[in-house]
Amino acid sequence: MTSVPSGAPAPGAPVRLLLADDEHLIRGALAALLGLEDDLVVVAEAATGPEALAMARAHVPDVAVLDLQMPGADGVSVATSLRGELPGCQVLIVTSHGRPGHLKRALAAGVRGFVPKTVSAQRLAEIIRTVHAGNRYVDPELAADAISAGDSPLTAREAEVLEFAADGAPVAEIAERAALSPGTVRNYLSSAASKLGAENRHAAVRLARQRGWV
Amino acid sequence: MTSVPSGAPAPGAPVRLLLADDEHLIRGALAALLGLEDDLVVVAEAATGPEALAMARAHVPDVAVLDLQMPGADGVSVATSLRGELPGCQVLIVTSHGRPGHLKRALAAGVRGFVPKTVSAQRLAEIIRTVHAGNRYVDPELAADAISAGDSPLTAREAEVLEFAADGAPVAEIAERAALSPGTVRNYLSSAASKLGAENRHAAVRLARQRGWV
DNA sequence: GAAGCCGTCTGACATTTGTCATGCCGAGTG
DNA sequence: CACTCGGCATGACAAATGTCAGACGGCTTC
Repeated sequence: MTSVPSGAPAPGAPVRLLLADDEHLIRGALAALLGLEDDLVVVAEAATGPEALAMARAHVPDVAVLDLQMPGADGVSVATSLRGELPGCQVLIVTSHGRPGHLKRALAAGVRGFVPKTVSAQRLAEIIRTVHAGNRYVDPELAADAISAGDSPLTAREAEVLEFAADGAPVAEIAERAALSPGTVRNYLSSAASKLGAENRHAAVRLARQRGWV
Repeated sequence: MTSVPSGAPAPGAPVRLLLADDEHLIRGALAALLGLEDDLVVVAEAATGPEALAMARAHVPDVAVLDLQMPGADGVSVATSLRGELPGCQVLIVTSHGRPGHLKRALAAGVRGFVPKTVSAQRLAEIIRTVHAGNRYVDPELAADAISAGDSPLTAREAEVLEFAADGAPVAEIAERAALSPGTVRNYLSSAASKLGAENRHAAVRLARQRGWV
């Protein structure tokens, strides 16, 4: 659907890749498949966020392919760190569950590409070339979701309190953790729920999670 | 750690595999890697539960490698169907999020292998051979989790009501859906929460989900 | 077959939660 | 400056929820 420049890669300079994903099966398989492409070479692999950062520092890849959810630190925070330390390294995020909010945060962190794991390896290779060339690529379906979901209507406090409520804690506990009066907490929860069109705070938490707003 | 019989495969009869996973990236990569093994051949791929079933009927594989979470029908229900229709086909479940309850349900459905996606492709190939030989293989760590989590202490009704409560619906709605009095619903939720050591039903839902009991 | 246990179900009561009216403060606007 | 608007905060009231004691039937156990 999207046009990807299939320009000939510089023969003497293959694109150097960092692969980070906690699922060994996927990471290894991906490394093998991408390695088959003449113009791509996997120079480092990592299974956690911190490991990915360390590997990036050590090997200075051209493109970092990061899973969104990893132990330690997620793809977006790794991308933020990389942005500062290695400006020449482009970041591409790959994810199983594409939530609209994540895409937004990722782009804000300077990520150049965002794709679901439902793409084929062939397609991923093309996208890696696109990103390496300095262009952006965002999966059309995820982009559409993000646009239709829009921005979070929640204020800072509302989001904070909603997050504390995420594990089903009673209001009294939330109030203590947020250093607020119980009444205020109820108010925020109530307003957040009505903004999200939810019946109660628990449904609100579910919706906010779905849209990546917490 | 676990001994896997490395017996020579029958040269003329490679193990015929069905691969089912909704993530194209992983499925394709896996197919490529497993195809490199001399004694394994991927004869069919599927992206959804129903598709996996149809493919299995058409190609009659020796081993079906199924993702636990797929659109349409999950790996366990596919396994149950296969068990009846193709008794000669052994089922191996692969998953990202290993919940204790899932493992138990899978084994009850006649699944012969259960592994997380953190294993290497090499290791997966060995496990496929183990399963094809008629043996079982369960990831030691997942097995330990399952044992420590134990069986669900919830009665049938408690689990049912808890499931209805999963999306944060008010009690009145749950009562209607379950054809019970609101008072009874509250009672079940309360008893389920206390059995799980949760403060309220929402925390109970979280815990039950974590342990794979709903 | 009587006793005891477990799962199912119900209504009454106390607690928690959601809703509302209200006040305070800082930013932007005329 | 005066005004308005939106975010932050609170307490009072009404509704939903959690807790409790108890009734009924099926099952095992002695």
